[in-house]
Amino acid sequence: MNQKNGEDLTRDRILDKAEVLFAQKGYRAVSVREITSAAECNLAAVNYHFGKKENLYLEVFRSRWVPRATRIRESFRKALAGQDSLSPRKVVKALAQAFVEGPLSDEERLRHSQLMTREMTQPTRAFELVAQKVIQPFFKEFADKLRSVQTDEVGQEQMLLNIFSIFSMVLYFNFARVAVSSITGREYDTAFRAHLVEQITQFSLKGLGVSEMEA
Amino acid sequence: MNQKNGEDLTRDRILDKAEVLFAQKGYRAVSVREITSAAECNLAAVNYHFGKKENLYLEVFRSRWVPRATRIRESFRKALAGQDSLSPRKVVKALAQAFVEGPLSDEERLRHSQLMTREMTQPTRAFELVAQKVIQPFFKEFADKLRSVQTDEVGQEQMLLNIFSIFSMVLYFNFARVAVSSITGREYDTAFRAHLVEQITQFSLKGLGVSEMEA
DNA sequence: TTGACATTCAAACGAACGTTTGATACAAAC
DNA sequence: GTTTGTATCAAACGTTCGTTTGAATGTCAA
Repeated sequence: MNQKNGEDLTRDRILDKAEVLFAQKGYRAVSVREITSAAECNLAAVNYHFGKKENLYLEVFRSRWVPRATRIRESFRKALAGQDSLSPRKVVKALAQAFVEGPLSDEERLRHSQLMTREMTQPTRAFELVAQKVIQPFFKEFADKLRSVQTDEVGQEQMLLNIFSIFSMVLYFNFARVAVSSITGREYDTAFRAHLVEQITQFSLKGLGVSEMEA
Repeated sequence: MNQKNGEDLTRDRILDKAEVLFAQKGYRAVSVREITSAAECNLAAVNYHFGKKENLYLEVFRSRWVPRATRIRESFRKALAGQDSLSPRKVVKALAQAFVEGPLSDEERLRHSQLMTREMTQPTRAFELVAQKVIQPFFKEFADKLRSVQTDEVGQEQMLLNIFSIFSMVLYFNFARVAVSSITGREYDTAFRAHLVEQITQFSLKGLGVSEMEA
């Protein structure tokens, strides 16, 4: 055993640094030496604690990414729990805020959506984790909330496609930060993020076919 | 010199195979040996024709990706040129169709958006090419077309954000094919793609705030 | 004090990597 | 027929990769 008060374990430092590097560069572009060097530990530590590099990648999702996704989800839930009456606008805005302004720091947000985008473009063994533990339940919760405040009936597949459409914006404005900044000429500061939340909310609301009255 | 009628040059075979592999796995995850083996040529051929691996990656964008982006753009242009009167619906649908049903084969479409997504999440030296030669001009053309048929005035930044919103859906439904299929349970066949085009078109039109009358 | 266990370490392993080299083949040019 | 330039090839280069090894260290129970 090593630590008394749970801090600064080599294992944890490795996980922290590994997540940052995997998000920035991708699995193959990050070497074990780079990780252990950043975590200030011996090269063999990765194999000692995780067996092999691939297991470390998976563990990053299990013990870092999924919990963070849960924090986002709770932020969404909390934003709605504090309301005495719900509306489509409040539900959609809560989603956009949870992802774009939410409980995470700026770097955390970028990291989170980078890792997620990676798994969506070329799924690895971590994908089933992402899909089952995060995407599926969140989509279901969001769909239920939305259905409970929407007046018109929407079929199951239609609802899914709508959520994907909203979700695509949320994801895109996070992971394509460089492109968005480069083309709009705007930094991702507090003001611009608030602007983005408003853009996603309004565009989505109209896209969902919610009239201004019932919004 | 080698070929008489321009075909089957080693250089071209390398470019073709390299693009597929880079799109599937990313730059770092593809080895020169893997490429030359797929292209059925000698290992040294990459360095002979392109100097080094990084130059090959750049050349893939220059001589394969950008031309394909141009074909998509022409497909969009052509769809509108054949009309005697334009409407927001026609403009937006032309965009969605160009990307989701368009002139490309299914594999080409996947490849194209995979490479684009890669450059957006972690830009390399190819990004300026993508941004300047493709994204910027296309955004401008689409914005102009849209403005010419829209009744209400929209500011420059608002217009950009709207286009990003539409664009995010187009991109997402292409590159996140696995996730979308996995969660909706639907294959990307002709019927589903047509469905997606309709989804993107309708959601976007409403998102843009175009009334059903003037659509 | 001893033994068992967990953790860290420097050093090395073989494999895979991008790149270079020098020989070879085969055109067209002189 | 000789020269020149392009293209391909097998082989090797030095480096970096993920992983393994065995010794050293520290901790706690017996």
